Amino acid sequence: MSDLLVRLRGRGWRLTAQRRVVAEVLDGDHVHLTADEVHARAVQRLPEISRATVYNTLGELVGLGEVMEVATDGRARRYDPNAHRPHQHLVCSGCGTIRDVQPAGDPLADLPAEQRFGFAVATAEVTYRGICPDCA
Amino acid sequence: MSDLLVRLRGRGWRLTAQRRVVAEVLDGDHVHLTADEVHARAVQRLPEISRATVYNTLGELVGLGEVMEVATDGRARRYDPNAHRPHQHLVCSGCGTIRDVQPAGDPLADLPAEQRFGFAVATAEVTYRGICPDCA
DNA sequence: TCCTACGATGGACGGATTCCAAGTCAAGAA
DNA sequence: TTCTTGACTTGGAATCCGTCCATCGTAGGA
Repeated sequence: MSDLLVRLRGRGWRLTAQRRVVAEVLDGDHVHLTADEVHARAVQRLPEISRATVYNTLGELVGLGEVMEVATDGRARRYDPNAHRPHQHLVCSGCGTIRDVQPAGDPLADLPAEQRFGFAVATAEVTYRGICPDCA
Repeated sequence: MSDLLVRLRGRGWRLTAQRRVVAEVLDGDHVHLTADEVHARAVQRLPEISRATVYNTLGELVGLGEVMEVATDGRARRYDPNAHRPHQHLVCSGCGTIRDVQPAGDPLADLPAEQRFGFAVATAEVTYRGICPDCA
């Protein structure tokens, strides 16, 4: 994730302790934290960091394409640092665990022209739902 | 949608003016209203109807499988009366308009076994995003 | 027509997110 | 190194979405 900080600086980001901590917290695979969870972990490293800053930073990272927003339920949004490799999500209906998955083929290709209603279609997000081994 | 009311009565539903109005408001194709929008339209026909009743009724319709809940963004849930024909959604990134679409093939089939992590996968929801003709 | 259990009401509540005015500080200039 | 300034952070208020609850009303069977 240190590449990220370098990349952000290259884009004119002011490198603050708060932003560094948020970026560190989001490091890893299959990470899908809510803003509150990011804040809770950030506070461990930087006790004064405010929730507003966490929201601001997450929003900026999303705007820059460095982090994906995931809305798998009607509740809190989750943030996924795995934004550079295309992937979809598999969600457990029991416990809510999320895994990154890579389906075969391109879901975009499955939408025929006559089903596009003149839209310029850019992306396809797939959410698979099922029961995970722990909940079964 | 009159079938719906008949069906619901068959399931032991008490048929109140409020429930009838909510069902009427949800009639049509490509309808994806938020609970608040449903309430606003219901009030036109039945001024005393409360938000709580709209939420209750929508929740019941979802539980009965007569209406689908759609979460295309991290904001308000939307309610889709087209629950009996399987379909996916195409969302305009500009104005938020939603169309029901039917991709070719079954998205579930695209998830290979080794990408299922032991989950019993049951459903796949696809959200296509792009720019609609009006916003282009 | 009467009863009563189910449904409706609206106001309080709670979680998630955004907004805002005031204070702070990273980083380039001197 | 110090200065300067505009970008960043802060915390609390505000907003939006949804749920809960005690009370009142009524659909539909007896």
